[in-house]
Amino acid sequence: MAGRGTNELAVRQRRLTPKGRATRDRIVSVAAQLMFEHGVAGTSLGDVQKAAGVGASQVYHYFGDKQSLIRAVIAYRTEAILGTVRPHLGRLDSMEALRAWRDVLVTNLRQNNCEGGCPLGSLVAELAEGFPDCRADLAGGFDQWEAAVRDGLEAMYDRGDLRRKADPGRLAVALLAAVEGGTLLAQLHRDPAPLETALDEVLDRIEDLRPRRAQPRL
Amino acid sequence: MAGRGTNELAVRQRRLTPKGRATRDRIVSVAAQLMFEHGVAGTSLGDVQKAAGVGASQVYHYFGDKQSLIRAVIAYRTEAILGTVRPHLGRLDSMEALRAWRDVLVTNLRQNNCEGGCPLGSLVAELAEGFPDCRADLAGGFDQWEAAVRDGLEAMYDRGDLRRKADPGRLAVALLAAVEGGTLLAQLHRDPAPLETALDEVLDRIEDLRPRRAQPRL
DNA sequence: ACTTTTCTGTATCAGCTGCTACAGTCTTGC
DNA sequence: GCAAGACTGTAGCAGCTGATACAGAAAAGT
Repeated sequence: MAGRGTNELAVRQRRLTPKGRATRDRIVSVAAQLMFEHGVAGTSLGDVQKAAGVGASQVYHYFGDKQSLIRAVIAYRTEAILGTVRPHLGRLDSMEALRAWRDVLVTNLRQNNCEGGCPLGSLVAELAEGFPDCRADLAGGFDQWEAAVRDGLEAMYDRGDLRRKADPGRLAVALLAAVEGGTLLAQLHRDPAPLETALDEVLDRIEDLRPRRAQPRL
Repeated sequence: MAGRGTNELAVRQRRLTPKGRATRDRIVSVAAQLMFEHGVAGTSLGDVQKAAGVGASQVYHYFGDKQSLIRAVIAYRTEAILGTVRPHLGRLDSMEALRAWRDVLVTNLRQNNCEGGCPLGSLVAELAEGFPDCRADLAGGFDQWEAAVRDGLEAMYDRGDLRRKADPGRLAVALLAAVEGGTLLAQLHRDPAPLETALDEVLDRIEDLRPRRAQPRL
């Protein structure tokens, strides 16, 4: 949609041999991991080549540019995030599902020893200025993420689990902000507590927005 | 306190001539601005030298290292943030003060066209991995920021403006997370709305935590 | 006055970065 | 089978980066 600057020729291969696709995927996966661990700026293409066991020519065969590789990593991370939020927990259309989602986020962060922060969010601060195309990609990814969360809240709203004055769209934004801000603080302090707190406070607010007369449960 | 790794010799000058201090301050200020606009990785020492109108030797005279300069920038940004939150608005010990603070944050962001994000928070994602000393500095800065916010909320709590079940410490963390997460989303979308929404939702929650019978005002 | 220290300008370096050229090998399609 | 094209290995380059060396100018201390 918005300005795909780099040469489409090198990025959109005519055909991809199974072997070729495997190599391409390996490069993206390795690059994503390295950029998560050491940041984008801290990851050189040489590092990627070494870790993926490929030569320089391969990287430039599948991605014409370093920016193209970064954008592939963004797409990779976006897909992973959406895969976590969408089918894994069903839809986020109940307090139980929201709390379970919270636990997944906290557990993921803890498994990484609170290093690296949010796989998608940490890219924003590093790429938003100076990489406009990447910023657009990231914005698209976050839009989808936000939409997935909003869908669940709207389902709750339509079902009558939220008061009329509640605004699912605004709550979704607040929830996403809590995820990103909480993760940033957790990464900073190497302690998942800030993420837990930030999420719980927003979730408590959502819970307080349930109708006064509790819904009868099945 | 925690491991000041770099050589103290070059950082802590014996004495600083007025002229020297002016030059040093100019380097820090210019570096902070450039790093805010283009990111830390996107700001070379050559850029700083050119923009500050100094030679290479000056930078290494006042800062032995690029990391030392970065840490000076962190201290500079921390002081600026605390200066904004502490005396400028009095203390954040009322809903009015909190709402006014919200407006200041939004206005600041809008004045930058939502570019650069949070002057302190954007450094976290870029420096947390690979620059442990910088991460420690940033953690200290955020601790002070959090403490300032918590102080205001505790004052409200002690005054009876918040219910017993409210936890000022947790609310302060949630508020800070909303600032950082909201700013990140605003930077991403080049639109201050996410920050407004994230902050308002948390502030609404705080407002809902006031005692049921409204306090009489002076 | 004059020694010491701080401050500044210029030149330069070694190392890494992204990127390219080119030749060679493996697969595919027919 | 056999071209065409996809895939891979090696070598190397131009540009920038952080960092250093060194000598001269300015100021401070006494």
